[in-house]
Amino acid sequence: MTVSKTSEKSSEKPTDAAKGRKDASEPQAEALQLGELSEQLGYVLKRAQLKVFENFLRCMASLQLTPAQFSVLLLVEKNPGRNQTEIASTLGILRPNFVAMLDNLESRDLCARIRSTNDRRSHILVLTDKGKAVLARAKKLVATKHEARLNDLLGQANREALIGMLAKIANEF
Amino acid sequence: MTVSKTSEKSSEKPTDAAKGRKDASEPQAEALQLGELSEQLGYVLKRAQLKVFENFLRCMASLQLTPAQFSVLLLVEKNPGRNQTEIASTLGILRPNFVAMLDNLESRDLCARIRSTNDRRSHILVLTDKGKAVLARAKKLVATKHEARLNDLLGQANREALIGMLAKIANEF
DNA sequence: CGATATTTGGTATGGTCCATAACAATTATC
DNA sequence: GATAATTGTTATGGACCATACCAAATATCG
Repeated sequence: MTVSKTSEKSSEKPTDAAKGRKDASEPQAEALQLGELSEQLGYVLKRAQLKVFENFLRCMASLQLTPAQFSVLLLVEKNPGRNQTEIASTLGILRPNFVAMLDNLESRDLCARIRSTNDRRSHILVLTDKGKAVLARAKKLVATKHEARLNDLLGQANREALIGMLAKIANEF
Repeated sequence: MTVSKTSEKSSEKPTDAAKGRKDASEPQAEALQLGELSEQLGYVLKRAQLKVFENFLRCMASLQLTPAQFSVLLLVEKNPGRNQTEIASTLGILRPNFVAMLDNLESRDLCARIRSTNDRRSHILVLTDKGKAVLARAKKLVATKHEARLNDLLGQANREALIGMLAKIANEF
């Protein structure tokens, strides 16, 4: 379904509307017809997902947390004492790709790898104090600036219904 | 929110269930708690989107069409006589990235670039006969094998409500 | 016990998608 | 007619995803 994060630089300069040239012949380049595309589940899903991620990044700009990083911090906080493989796999991240991600979080002192005493192969993941503090602030930002927007847009009931349907798709489709 | 297309190779071998070792001590490694993650809009949106795309690709395996390619064919069919820039931008594709995509579709004889006589810079996009035929078959596959699954899962009314809400997010978020 | 298989974290690597800069040809602007 | 803007294109780099492979540690089982 395509749909990239194009910066939406439309309407930069008054190309036609302001300059009354060729008045009636070419109004404003006639927008294309989306047609059946606007009914395609995948298309609208992807577009919505991009917008949501975009907004998420803006809300978290002060904390410099991506959606993926936020989800890792959330999961580590909720499941202390787990190792990299467990955290990564439940998030759908492949272990090799999880390494650089953790390197990043660890270098920023948000979480730490601790060699397990039971199984000296595995690294137990823990949030640092700074990590906990940052996550707490992140949660507030997400709740007030991000998720709150859904309520404004859809209303509480619809918001919950939407999340529920998406979860159902994610699990049973 | 992470969430990749991991091949879900779970339950490959009967690691624990079959071999009755350490019976009650370690049941089955206790699944992690998702916690607030399952309420995060971005997380559930991304997971759903991946599942939908995955299913889309399976349904279209016989035609070898990706979601992006399908959307291009749909849009070209609905808007004949448009050039690359117009088609690409309405789909959120940057012009440079659209070139290789069109090269692919054109090499498969699904669509064609035609030099415009009005503006000899631009390429008018058209579906070939084969392209029209493939698109027609693609539409049927999507309708019967892909979109129909949503009705089975959510019901007609919920399906429409979902699409509507996603469209609203895509446009107004 | 000891040989073999499995698991864990990690590296290397390639693919795909997305984004920016730059360019030639053509057209628009003034 | 000189300058600016547009179109398709190439080149290129980044982010993300996926696979193969490796060493260390552990599990398995003869």
